[in-house]
Amino acid sequence: MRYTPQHKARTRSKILEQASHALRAQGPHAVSVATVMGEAGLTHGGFYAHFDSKEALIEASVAKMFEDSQALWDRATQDRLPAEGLARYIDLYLCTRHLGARERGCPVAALSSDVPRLSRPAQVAFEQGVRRLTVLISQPLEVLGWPEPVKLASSVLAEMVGCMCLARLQTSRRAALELLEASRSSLRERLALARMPEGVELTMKAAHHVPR
Amino acid sequence: MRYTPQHKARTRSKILEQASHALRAQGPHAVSVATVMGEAGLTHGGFYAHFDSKEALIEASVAKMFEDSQALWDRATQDRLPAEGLARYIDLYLCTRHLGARERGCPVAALSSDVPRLSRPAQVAFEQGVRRLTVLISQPLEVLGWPEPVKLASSVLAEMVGCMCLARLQTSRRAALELLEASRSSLRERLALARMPEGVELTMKAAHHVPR
DNA sequence: TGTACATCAGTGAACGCGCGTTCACTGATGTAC
DNA sequence: TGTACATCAGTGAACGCGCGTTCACTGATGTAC
Repeated sequence: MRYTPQHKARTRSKILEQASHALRAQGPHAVSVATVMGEAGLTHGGFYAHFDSKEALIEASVAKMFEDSQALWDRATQDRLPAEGLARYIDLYLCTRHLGARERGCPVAALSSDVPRLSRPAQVAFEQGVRRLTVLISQPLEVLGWPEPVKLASSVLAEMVGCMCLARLQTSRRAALELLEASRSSLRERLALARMPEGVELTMKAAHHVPR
Repeated sequence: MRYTPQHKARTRSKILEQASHALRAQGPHAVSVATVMGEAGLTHGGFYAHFDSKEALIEASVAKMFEDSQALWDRATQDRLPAEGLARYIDLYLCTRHLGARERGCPVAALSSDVPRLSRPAQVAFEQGVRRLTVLISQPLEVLGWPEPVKLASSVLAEMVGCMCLARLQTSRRAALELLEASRSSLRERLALARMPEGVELTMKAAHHVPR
């Protein structure tokens, strides 16, 4: 079977996508090359035509996850005023959808405790992803006149990540939703963002997209 | 070899301690029964005289970790006024020592992303530990007159946990320390806690204990 | 236009390895007589 | 007091299994002639 020139690249990105999901859902150790390949519709032997090793796959996956993270930010904030965009991003992050979508959600919340155990290149990719996200969050904060916007953005991201981790380890859904609400309202208050009107989730189509 | 009546219990708790360290350092998947037993000065075969399975070991370890977490709280807050004790706890949590002591530090920061992949009993033990910690934090907040102290405590714990996760994935120490400082000062401001005097770390002996 | 060959993404059996778990055994000590 | 036995925490070889990785092979298609 000979393929079109783009075929191999397309297969590679299919593997990457499955890997980035499986990684977040099951963790670096539990995810197997064979499973990832199987879910990409291939057999395990072909893997090494695309990646040098499982480690290299993880490194590439991390980079991909943060590209998707950035895309969520763009979707939440584009064509919006700073305060509105930031509030929207926080609401999209701390929402019910994201709670259940570990395999498609924020890489930091899904893999935080795995990072220090990953290869150095994977750690660096992670760190850079976090850095870029922090800078993105700091931009509206700066426009809004906050002093030390990057420092504040770090603190905001910390609460968002920590909140999602805590919410996801709840066995009761009600408790998880309460945690999300606690941090949503705490962040809105801290950042002096307008409170969303009641029932807003019903009218906000984008809130129903799965965050990536 | 016949042993004293307490001997077996002592061996068991030695295994538990090593397991709770290895778990936080390497994660549930990477930690092996043989290694844990080896570090407790035993061979792997004897493991099943103490625990039914690796899963049971993990469940017991989680419970132990949170007992140690509570002990840190007690050490930080006893014989102190509410605001002072809480500020001290936050400083002990978001300190340099804790940053590097993953294997002895907060179980949530060390294992957050592993929890959803653990057995149900381990998840429940984790959840209860988090709940107890949240209630502890809410107590001084209530005394200080904050409305909805448990909700606020959740938000505070979220920021602490998230901050430690973010700090630990930094490859640069300087960046990590900046993140810790960002959340320390953000939390002090949010909670209207007094700012510690400069150079306070040098005079506070307890800050140099390894948080557990 | 027709034929022989090269290409190369993907296949699937095989490998070595480390893991969790099992089990027959050890051997120092308490106990029964 | 002395002796035979029971106890049981701990030992270490062995097991089955799933993993990451390797490699000889496949076979549809582009290319050279």
